[in-house]
Amino acid sequence: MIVETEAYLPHDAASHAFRGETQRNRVMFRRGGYLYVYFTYGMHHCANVVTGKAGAGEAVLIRAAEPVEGIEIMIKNRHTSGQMGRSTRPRMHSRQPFAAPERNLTNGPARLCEAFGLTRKQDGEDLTGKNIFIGKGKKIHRSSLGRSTRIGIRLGKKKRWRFFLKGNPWVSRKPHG
DNA sequence: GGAACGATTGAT
DNA sequence: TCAATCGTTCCT
Repeated sequence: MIVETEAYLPHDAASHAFRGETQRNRVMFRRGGYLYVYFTYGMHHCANVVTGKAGAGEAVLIRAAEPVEGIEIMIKNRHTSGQMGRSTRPRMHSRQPFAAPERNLTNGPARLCEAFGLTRKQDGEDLTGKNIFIGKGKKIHRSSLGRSTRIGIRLGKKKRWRFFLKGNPWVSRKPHG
């Protein structure tokens, strides 16, 4: 269940599409309904849903999700692909209580991709098909929808285009602005 | 060809 | 707060 997203709109300086179409971001310029996955920091992937009309260059970053099914697979994916560090594993000699193991599975855009096994191989996947898709959600009350500035960007800091489910434990971090 | 950087994460 | 790590972009 998706619990946190960020919008990247046309003419948005923070967007990969801002400087026009390139080989990396070409999927962003298709019509809405495709998956855009990019590779960053030399080790992470992030997944987006393309949302605009053809040529617009618009997408929504999926920043976090609450695991509903397939948790064992997610744990396996997180442990077998590269970046999984010691800190997320239970530590024998730690006196600190550690979070439930599924808590760090999908509470961030790169962790989510690792858990779901999304890489550049899935870039351009048709989300209206049967392989990868987003199911119908449940209705939420307006009051449980949070909004803030986006995270980790240099430009476009003032745009409050991050949306999340208030109080959900898988939201990647506290709202900033 | 080469430098600079990044929609992050995990360790210190 | 800082390093990891490499594809992409942009400049020469």
